[in-house]
Amino acid sequence: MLKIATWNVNSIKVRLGHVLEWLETSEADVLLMQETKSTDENFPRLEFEAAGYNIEVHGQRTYNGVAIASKYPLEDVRVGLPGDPDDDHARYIEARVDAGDGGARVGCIYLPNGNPSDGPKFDYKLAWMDRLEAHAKALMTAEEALVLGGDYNIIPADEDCYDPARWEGDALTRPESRARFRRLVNLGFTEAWRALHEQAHVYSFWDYQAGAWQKDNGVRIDHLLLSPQAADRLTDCDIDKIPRGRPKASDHTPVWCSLAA
DNA sequence: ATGCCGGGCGAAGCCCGA
Repeated sequence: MLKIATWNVNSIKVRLGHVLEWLETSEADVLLMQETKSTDENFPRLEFEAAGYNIEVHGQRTYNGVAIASKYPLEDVRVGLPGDPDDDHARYIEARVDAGDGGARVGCIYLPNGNPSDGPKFDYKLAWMDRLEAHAKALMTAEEALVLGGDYNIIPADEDCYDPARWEGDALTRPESRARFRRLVNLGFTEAWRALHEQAHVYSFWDYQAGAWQKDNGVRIDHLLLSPQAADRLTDCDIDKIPRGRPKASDHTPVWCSLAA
């Protein structure tokens, strides 16, 4: 069994205690983290290693930053999304989790928000998604267990947000964004949570403002996409809302899936 | 409500997030 989770931690410095505690209680084997807001030098590697995790990071000062923690060795680590040498945002890292036949390749994604749309940020989001599709297509040719998890900043369907009217025209729901997300999934991926759950209005992010958490005004934007070889092994997937309710919480909460060995 | 909160940076107030 391989338990893989994704969590936009919104600063690893502030959230380190929450993350280490969640790793202990969830017993996740692999955690994909986004918005670490930490340089490689400042990342609290020793704390993860002391907790029994290998750690690989792609950091950046102030913004973005992604990292992979894994109980199993991480091999063949690749940093940055191919396709644009001028892109200096730290939004992608991937590695192979060496757990023998029960292993998998994992990609950790912090997809650009893209607001305001239209504008340069929206253009960057769409271009980044085009690059992600190209990279995912290349990865798919390996025909191995692959999990592309992260903060996709995409609300896949209206039922994945609390108020579709409020989100109309937003970069998270724009037809151009959703079409690209569908194109990605249609390469052969299974969106793990939706594959196992039919409920509407289940979320992974709640804004800090306006009592969004208390009113359950959220959106489901953190996703785990599984290649056919990973989907064959999918036994369970869920969103753990507990961390979001804690004091000094990230505005996102962990999403996890379990793959049979 | 295209920023009400929260984090980074850096030491006041702006940039950014979704």
